[in-house]
Amino acid sequence: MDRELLLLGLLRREDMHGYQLTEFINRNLASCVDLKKPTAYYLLDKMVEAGWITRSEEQEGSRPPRHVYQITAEGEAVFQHLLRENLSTHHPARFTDDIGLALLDALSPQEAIPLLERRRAALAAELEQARVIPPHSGAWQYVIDHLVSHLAAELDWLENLLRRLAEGPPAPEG
Amino acid sequence: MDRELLLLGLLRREDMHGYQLTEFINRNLASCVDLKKPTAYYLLDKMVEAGWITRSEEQEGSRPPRHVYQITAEGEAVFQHLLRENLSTHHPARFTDDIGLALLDALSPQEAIPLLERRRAALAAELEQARVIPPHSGAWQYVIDHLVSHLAAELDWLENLLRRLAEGPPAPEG
DNA sequence: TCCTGACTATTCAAAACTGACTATTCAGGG
DNA sequence: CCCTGAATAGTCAGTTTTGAATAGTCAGGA
Repeated sequence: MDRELLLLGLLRREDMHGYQLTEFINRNLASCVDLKKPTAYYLLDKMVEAGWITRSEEQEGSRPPRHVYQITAEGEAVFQHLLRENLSTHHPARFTDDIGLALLDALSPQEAIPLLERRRAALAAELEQARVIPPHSGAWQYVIDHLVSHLAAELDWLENLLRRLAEGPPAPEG
Repeated sequence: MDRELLLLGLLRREDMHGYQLTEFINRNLASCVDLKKPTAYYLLDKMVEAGWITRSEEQEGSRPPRHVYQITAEGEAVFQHLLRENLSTHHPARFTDDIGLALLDALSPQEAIPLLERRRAALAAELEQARVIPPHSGAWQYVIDHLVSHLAAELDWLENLLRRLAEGPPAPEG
């Protein structure tokens, strides 16, 4: 329900059409949400069916008509509910992408270290970039801060891992 | 490709059947991978088709026959490739579930604080639990350490946010 | 004026995923 | 011996997601 929450949150600020919604999200919130265009249209359709939003055609000049969405009273109620639920619960993060770490023992440290070095470089670059993002106004900033703090933690952890690997294999000593 | 990598990584240690694979993953790696049973069978089917693994029937006593999977030479090559790729690239984490943060300005601090307090409590509990997990042997430990470091960062960040909210709204001063 | 590449806006067929279900074995109590 | 609940093992119908395609507009250059 998190993407629905986001779409409702944007539509309650102002009416928007589908393309505008996805562009906005992918430009401003790419760091925390990945919402493909077809998925957005799919969700919007479902929300129309559920009565949370309505769709109307907007003709502008000679352009093909666009579908503009607006939130309903019921949608606003759902938004209020979803937002409270979302804020009050902790969603355990999943790190599926990092599963390679569990299989690290398939490689020797000599092989693993250069690979992880490359990862460290990419991560450091992303962190630097995230820190440079100009301070947005209001709540957007929370999302960036949040991201930055996780990237920093990841970098710390990775550097620590590299140190441990360099020091030698975790031989079971007795 | 991350779940394929994991399945290959397990199968190259020993032959396993479908149920065994999903149980193992859900018991030991639930903190970083969410792999539903039907998805696992789906992926295994595809990997058989691709020639990465083979399937054979195993009859044991009066039990219904089980499908046992074993990795092929091609599968081992794919594993080696995927592991190197996975380790060497940084996969930007997504925090879709935390999207409520971007919409925090829909609530007054007075309303938001108790909600976030509940989240803080749940998060702190999970962190404590993760820290208590008995040290696994070998590489499994990396996955736990990784999780712990992110949970700790999340808690820090959340407590910082709560402090900022309590101090007052981020009024634009000039 | 016609062409090209970029942007706007959406759709669709195919792929991927999951909730709910089926079916069997086994251990223990009555 | 029969019943029940838990564990094992897997399947399937329906939902969700996505890569790729469609189709129009617009700006600028040749």
